[in-house]
Amino acid sequence: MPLCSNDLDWEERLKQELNEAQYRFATAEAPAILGLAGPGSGKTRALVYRAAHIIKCGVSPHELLLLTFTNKAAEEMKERLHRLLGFWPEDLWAGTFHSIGARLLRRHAAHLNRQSNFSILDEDDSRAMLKDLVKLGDNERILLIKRGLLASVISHCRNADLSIEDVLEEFYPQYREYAGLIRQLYEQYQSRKEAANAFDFDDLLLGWLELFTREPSIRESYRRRFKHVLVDEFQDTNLVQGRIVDLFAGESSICVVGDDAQSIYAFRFAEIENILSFPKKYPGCLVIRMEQNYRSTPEIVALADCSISFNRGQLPKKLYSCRRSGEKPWVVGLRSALQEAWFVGERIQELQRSGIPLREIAVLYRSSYLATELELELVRRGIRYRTYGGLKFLQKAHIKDVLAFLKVLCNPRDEVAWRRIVTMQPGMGPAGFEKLWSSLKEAPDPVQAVVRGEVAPSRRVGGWENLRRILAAASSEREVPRTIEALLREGYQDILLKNYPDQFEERLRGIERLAAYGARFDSLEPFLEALSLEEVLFMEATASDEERRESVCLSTVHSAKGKEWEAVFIIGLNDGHFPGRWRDEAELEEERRLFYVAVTRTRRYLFLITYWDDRRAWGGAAVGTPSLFLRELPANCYQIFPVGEGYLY
DNA sequence: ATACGATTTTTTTTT
DNA sequence: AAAATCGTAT
Repeated sequence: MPLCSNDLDWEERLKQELNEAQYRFATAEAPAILGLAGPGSGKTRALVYRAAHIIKCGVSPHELLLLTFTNKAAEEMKERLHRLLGFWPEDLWAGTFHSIGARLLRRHAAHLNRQSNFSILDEDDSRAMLKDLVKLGDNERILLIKRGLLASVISHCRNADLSIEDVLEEFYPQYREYAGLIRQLYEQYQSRKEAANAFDFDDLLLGWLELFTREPSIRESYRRRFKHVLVDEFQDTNLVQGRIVDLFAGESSICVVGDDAQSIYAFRFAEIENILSFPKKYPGCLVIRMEQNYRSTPEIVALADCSISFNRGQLPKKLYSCRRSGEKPWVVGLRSALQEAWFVGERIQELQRSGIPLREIAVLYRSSYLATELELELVRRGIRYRTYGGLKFLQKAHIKDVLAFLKVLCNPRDEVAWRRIVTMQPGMGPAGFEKLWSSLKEAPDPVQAVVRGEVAPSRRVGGWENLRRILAAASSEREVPRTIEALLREGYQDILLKNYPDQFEERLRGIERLAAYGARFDSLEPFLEALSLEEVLFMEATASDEERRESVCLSTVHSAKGKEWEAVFIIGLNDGHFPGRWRDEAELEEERRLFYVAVTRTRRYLFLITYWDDRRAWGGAAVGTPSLFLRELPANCYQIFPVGEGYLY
């Protein structure tokens, strides 16, 4: 039974602009709906139309919850919704699970022993905290463990709902004896975060779940509010996210779309079962398949289909292209990564000459290091490009420094941030900080305590005065850009100059860019939250005019999800690069799905590139093997690019 | 206790 | 090639 709107024009429009499956999807009325959609089938489009339709039927945007994989996707959906509706869906909650979780937790922080100005710890922050805990106790033994492992074990337990013993047993059997120790550290970690008024990424999801489980009245109020919960990219949700969705069942109508063949986030504990068993879990679930591909030529679709068919654990599914035939994908065998760069540069210019604009061209790769030679080549040729994925702007030391100051101002209990801004001062080391922290953490207003000199290190240290001045100046500013200016002026600029004499100018510009972005926020709190949850939006919002110009897209396959281009190059197709190292069949199949995602970004022209002189492998030159994903393909789904002799061999 | 230089290790992918 | 870690001098 379809949802009903009284707007006949709208009904007409739906019928015209959607195919039969999409139309059913957009208008269906059921407690649960699963859209199983192949790449290029317009699933996001169908989801947007559904949201629009629901609103056209008289439901307020306020009563919709739209969960997407990135905040950028959420922005884009809102924009499309705006175009369909003719008005901006003001109160619509749309965002990632993490950002919606953060929003909820800010509102109800007290239930989880936090204040609403809590900090969000990124991965580096939580690792730093854990590392510190290990050092603090008599935990020498655990220092033997490979670093970063502690954090991943804990995260794995929490996201997959496994015990520490289970995770160790299954994934790190060599460390099984440490289970007790790890449990202890985990508990300490939890209480430290509480003391620091901070959540890590996992907490944003688990806290949401806990809030709804422990406080039925809060849960009910949101269940009543959100009449419709819509989730995109459902194949990449993990167990916790799946449970969050479950909590809305019954009261709300739940509608999810996804494609099991595009599940590429197992390393973040994505749970493919979420989508596979969705129909079983929700009685009365309506399953709608969308297998019509509007994006790619039949040749591209054929190659993608063929590749994915080597995955044994994949539900069989056939895509149908409805575009007119094009050229077969090219497989290009070159000598080295350098020539690969040269080749891609050459081709891009040729495509340009044949009328394809730069924005319609993308180069995709498994991991960011594969693009280094290419970047140099593009610069040399003056081809404008932009990179996505593998961004580390916010990871850079100077940016983290500035953010640490802001975090302290926003949440004065943030131990990790305090440690950073104290130990960056000359003369202050870890031991000095520990001493200081014991009194600092007791202070009712730590920032003012420092400014007023109520807390100070036992012996005179030059850097301390510096810190005091910075905090005094920065804490008296209200606007974000002025706060950043103040802390630069009063001392951080000197530190920057001292630490990075060569790159001072460049790093300063980075900080100025950060400050410029701050202008659009009312206060530190939303600014910091936006930064910790969505770096891409920041990068785009602050791109210079130069960068905004039309450009080629260089992207990891992961960040290319959901996008499409007329011409696509997939580079580094060698064993060890793409697929990277894999341990078992399951990991290999995930790599193959990644390849599938990459291929299906293409509308028309596809180049698959491999090389045999592979000196990128660390530890000296090696003979590169063309990717398994190329070797296994039957020769009739591609053509070999004729490589000239002179320069290319 | 800190700073600085020597040595070692490390490479996915992202909220 | 760059960053984390270690060792030694101040």
